[in-house]
Amino acid sequence: MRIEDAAVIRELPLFRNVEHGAFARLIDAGFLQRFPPGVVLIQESDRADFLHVVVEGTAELFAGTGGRETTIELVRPVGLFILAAVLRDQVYLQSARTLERSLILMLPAESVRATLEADPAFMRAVVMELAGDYRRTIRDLKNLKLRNGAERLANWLIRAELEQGATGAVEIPVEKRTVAARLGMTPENLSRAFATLAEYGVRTKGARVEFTDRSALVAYAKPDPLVDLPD
Amino acid sequence: MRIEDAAVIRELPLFRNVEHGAFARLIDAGFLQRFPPGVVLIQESDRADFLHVVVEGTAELFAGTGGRETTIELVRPVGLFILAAVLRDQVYLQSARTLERSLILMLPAESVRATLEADPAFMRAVVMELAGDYRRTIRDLKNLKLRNGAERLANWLIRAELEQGATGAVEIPVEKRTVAARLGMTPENLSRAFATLAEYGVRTKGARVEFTDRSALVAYAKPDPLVDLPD
DNA sequence: CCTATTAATTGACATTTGTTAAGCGGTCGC
DNA sequence: GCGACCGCTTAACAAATGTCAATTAATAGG
Repeated sequence: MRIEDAAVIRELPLFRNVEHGAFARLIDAGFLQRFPPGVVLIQESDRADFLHVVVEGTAELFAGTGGRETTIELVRPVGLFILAAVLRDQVYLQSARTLERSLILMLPAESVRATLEADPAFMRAVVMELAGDYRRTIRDLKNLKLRNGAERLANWLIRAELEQGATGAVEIPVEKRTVAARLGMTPENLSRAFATLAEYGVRTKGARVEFTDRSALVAYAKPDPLVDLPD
Repeated sequence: MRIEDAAVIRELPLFRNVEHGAFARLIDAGFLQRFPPGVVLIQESDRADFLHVVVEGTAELFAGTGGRETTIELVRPVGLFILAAVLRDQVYLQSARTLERSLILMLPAESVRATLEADPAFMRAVVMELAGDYRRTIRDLKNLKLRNGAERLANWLIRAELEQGATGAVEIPVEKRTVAARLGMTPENLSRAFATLAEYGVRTKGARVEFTDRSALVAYAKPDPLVDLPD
C-alpha cells in the first residue's frame, strides 16, 4: 500500500485513535485493490467477508427485491461500507458496485472483529460510527416518507451545492439515473422534478446545475436540520 | 423498582453480560415511571438526556417535517430507544409517545456513557445493538423504496401473524392509522390496501385479520428474508 | 342504555409517480 | 466522420397515492 493511502485511512475517525500496532496488523491483513467501473464488489445475501474502504473513486450501495432495484447510498473517499454486517458476521443487506475506476481497501471481517476485541479505542470509534450510520439512515427514511420527489431533489441540491463550496452551482458527479434511484424515483420523474424546480430558479445544463434564486429554492425545499444536515 | 422488572431488563441482550456492579449502578441511576397513553416522552431536536426502555406498554417513535408526520417504529417490551442519540450526545431525530398505559425505564445518558467506558461487555453489546438497529432501518428503507402500499401491508401482516403464533389470524395491536403511518401511507390508503388483499384471502373484522389462503397471500407479498426477517 | 366522540371506511377527485414509447444529444469505437 | 449506442428528456397514458367529504362503525362517558 502506498504510504499516503495508509495515511488518509489512519485519519479516518474510525481508525484515528487505534493503537499503532493494532492498526498496522489490521492494514497488513487487508488488500488494496483497483477496480474498473461497474464492478460488483459485494452482493446482498452473501456472508460479510470484508469491510470495504473507498480510497479513491465512488461506490454505489444498492439493493433489490422482487425484480426492482434502488440505490441506498453513494460512498466516496474516504468512506466505508458495510461495517454493521461485518461486525455481526451476517449477510449483507446491500450490494455494492464501483461507479468509476476506484481504489478499494478490503479488510477481512475476521481481522476487523479481532481489532475490535484488542483495542478499546477502536471499539469506541465503532460505536460512534455505527450510531452515525443509524442516524443517517433515519434521516433518509424521514426524507423519503415526508417529502415528495421534487422536495427531495431540492434539498439534495442545496446540500450538494453547500458541499461543493456554495458557489451557486452544483456539478452532479454521477449519472442522473443514479441520483434518481438515490432519491427514490425514476429517471423520468427526476426530469420532471428538475422542471418543477425551474420555477424556483434552478437552471440545468447537463450535469451542471445553477441556482439563480437561492432564497426561492430554499423556501420551496424547507430544509430541516433534523433531516438534511450531517451530525 | 420491582424485582421482576429488573430481571427482565437484565435479560436484554444489551445488559445480559454487563458486570454486576456496573449494571446495579446504571439501574440505580434510572427512573422507572408509569405513563398514561398519549404522553410525549421525548421530542425530536431535544438533546438526548435518557435512554428509554419500554418495560410494559407501547411507545411510538415518530418524526415530522414541514407539517407532515410519520411513524418510524413501534417499540414494545422489552425494547429500547434511542441509543444512538444518547451515545453520540446529540439531539433526538425522533419523538416518542406512549400509545397505551406504559412502564418506562429512563436511564440518564451520562450513566449510560459511563457504563460504556467502565464495562467492555456493555460496549460490545452496544456495538451489536447499534449494528442491529442500523440493519433494521436499512430493511425498512428497502421495504419503502421497493414495494407499493399493498405489498408492504401484505408482508407486515405475514410477519405479524408469524409473531403471534402462526394461527392463521392476526390481531392488530394498535390503531390502524398508526399502522398506516408505520407503513408509509394514509389511513385511507391502508383501507384500500386491505381491499386489495381481500383478493388474496385476507378477511378483516375490526382489528382481527384472518388469512383464508395463505399461499395466495405469500405469492402476492413475495416476502424476502433480506427485507422482512429479523436478523 | 344512550349519546358524543373518534376511528375507519368509502367515494369522488386531484396530485404524484410509474410506464411506455419516441426523439434528442452526446460519446465511443470503428 | 459516421453510425451505433446510451443516457436524458418529453409526452401520453396508467397506476398509485393523497385529499376532501360523507357515512358507517366502534368506543367511551355519562
